Amino acid sequence: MKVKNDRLEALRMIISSQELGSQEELLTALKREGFQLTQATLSRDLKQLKVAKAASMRGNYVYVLPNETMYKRVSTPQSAKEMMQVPGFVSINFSGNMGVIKTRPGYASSIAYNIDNNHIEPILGTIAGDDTIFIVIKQGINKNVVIDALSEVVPNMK
Amino acid sequence: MKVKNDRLEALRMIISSQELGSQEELLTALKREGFQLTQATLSRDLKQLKVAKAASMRGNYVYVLPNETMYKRVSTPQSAKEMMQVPGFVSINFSGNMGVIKTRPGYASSIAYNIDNNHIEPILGTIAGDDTIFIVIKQGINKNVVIDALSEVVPNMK
DNA sequence: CAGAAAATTGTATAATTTTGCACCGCCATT
DNA sequence: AATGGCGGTGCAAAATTATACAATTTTCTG
Repeated sequence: MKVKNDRLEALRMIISSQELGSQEELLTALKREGFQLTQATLSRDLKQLKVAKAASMRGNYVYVLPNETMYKRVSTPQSAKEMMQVPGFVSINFSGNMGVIKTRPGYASSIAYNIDNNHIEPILGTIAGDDTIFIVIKQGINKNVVIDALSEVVPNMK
Repeated sequence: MKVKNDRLEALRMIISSQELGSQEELLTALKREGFQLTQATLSRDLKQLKVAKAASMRGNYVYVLPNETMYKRVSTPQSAKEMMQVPGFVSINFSGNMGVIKTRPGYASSIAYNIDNNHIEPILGTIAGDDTIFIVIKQGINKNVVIDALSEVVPNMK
């Protein structure tokens, strides 16, 4: 089962970092990473991960992670460590206790994922779309504290 | 073009209110509503609406609306009128200039859709997941004003 | 209003994805 | 050591979905 979990993990990585539109392509990507499996198994993996295939802006189909992406995500304690470098950060602005992070298209979910898994203290929760992340901040916290904390996780933040 | 827009609208309705797992089923639902089309056209409609097919909790596949659901949505002026009654509202709470609406699972997108299309004055924008909607409110607006405005669109609000 | 250009759709078919079935390997029990 | 359960897989066929093409309609423009 170690194998399978590694594979699912890799699959998530691939899906969140690339824009692939068919299982054949995903399969190729996985094999390049050293995983050996058939399209049938991949189909099952995708189902398990609840990966969705959706039309993208550019008119083609792309696999997306609805899992960590779409559903409500209140930062509950979980172990988390290694965070890959996620480029894509564009800007951050605040309005009251809300922060709005703009990212390059498609990057919002992976960045939000990082934020969540790092339990940034002053952040209550985040929700991400395709290129926008909303974050709710605790009342009475200085914006700069938040930015400092975020810069630990989000590249190019400062 | 009237026809097509109506159809897309109906399609959104159907997708947000039912759990259908194949285009055949959607097709049946649409025909029941009086629309006449083939699977091919439906496939194109789904692509245009950026509807995604994702694995649901219950182990089957379901169509979901990522369109108005996932992507950034700043309420830009657009004509909008007839808004169906959308049940599913659960609660609303505020923290600073943020509002968090909880809905029954799956209802967030359709409710947020209504909110957006009605250009509720004090609401800058919304973003919806599966059962949660985040809304950002203009600075210095009284919560009750927002609730009153929302009650125009969201059933059971008051 | 004519003619061109763009949009829409059905048909048929290609492409892609899901799934039934059988089998394998790993464990826990007997 | 045999037995039985179970998760994980491949294979191949079934099911589903996307799309090339051609026809038709609608929208634009002059």
